[in-house]
Amino acid sequence: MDSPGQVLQRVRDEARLRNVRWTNQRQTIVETFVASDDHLTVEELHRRVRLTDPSVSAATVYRTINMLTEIGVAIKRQFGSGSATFERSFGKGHHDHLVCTMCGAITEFNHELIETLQEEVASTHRFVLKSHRLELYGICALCRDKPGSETEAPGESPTAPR
Amino acid sequence: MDSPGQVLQRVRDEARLRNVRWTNQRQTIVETFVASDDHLTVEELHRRVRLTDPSVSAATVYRTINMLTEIGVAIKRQFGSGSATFERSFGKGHHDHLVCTMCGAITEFNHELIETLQEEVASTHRFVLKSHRLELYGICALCRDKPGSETEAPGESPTAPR
DNA sequence: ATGGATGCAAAGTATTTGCAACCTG
DNA sequence: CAGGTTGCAAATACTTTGCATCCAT
Repeated sequence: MDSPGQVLQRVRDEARLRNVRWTNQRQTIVETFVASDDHLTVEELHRRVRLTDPSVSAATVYRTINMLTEIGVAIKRQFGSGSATFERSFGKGHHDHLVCTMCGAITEFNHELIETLQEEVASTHRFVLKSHRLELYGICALCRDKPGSETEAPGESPTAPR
Repeated sequence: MDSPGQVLQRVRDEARLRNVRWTNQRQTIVETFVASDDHLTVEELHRRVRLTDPSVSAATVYRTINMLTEIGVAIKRQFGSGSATFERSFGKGHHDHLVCTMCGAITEFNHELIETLQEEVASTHRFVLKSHRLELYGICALCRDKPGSETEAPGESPTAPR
């Protein structure tokens, strides 16, 4: 559980270790990313980065966010179809997601028992569990009460409910 | 829970209902699909269809499988990154998946309690649950014992294990 | 015959990569 | 100054779509 400042330091240390250079665009991108508190697409991150430095290209944002994912500072998620989103991993424990299919809002949750039961399922099938993906799709509290907006944003056709 | 024959009939009925014509390529694609017992990509389905009719194009396979998904005969899945896969939905109850990241094997499972707990999580967040996606990624029993093959096929970076 | 379906190629997305110019260490 | 990095455009991978032709009804 480290602070944004510590994360920046950690990334710079990783950079030095790997013989990776610390450019202005990397500084801007990493700063922008660690300051963000949501799940962002590369496009959105790129937009925010350009507020500071308009010359940064999308390719560089892709290259940098991929590097952050590799060193464990960012986590890549793919909700429904469409673009991948990235969230910072520091200051957050493991969690799964609730995704609103109307407004796209993402809520994080963690359920100990579900985690345990997943392990159980894996071992029943003599499977060495490495990771998992659990996403609940539905209508969030706000959209449920709002009558108008029938936008039906993300979702693609996950497991149908029973 | 209907037989392949009944499914074919159902699709033809849907077709008539929607003013959709029953072409030779549709006959071939639907027959091939309902006869399949696994999770196939469009590419693989196309390959199998061409064994019967080499003139069928990929575009038509895409159009047809999308139609089957719309009418609920097929279920679209997206494991890890890469191409979507489709599985028949008849003759199968709801289930989630175990995916081997080495050989790509897919095992289906169903866990009542996990389903219930998901409902619980959703209602805790005042969320109307519509669907969910649960995938467990790891090494299957066969690959675990096999020492060589380090292919690390699909997977992209789902929720890290704890 | 007539409007939906097909094959083909072109267009779309989302993301990666080759390359020459550029900048960090 | 050497080699990693950048922006740009081109290349990928997967899927959809426009269009002239074709064919089921």
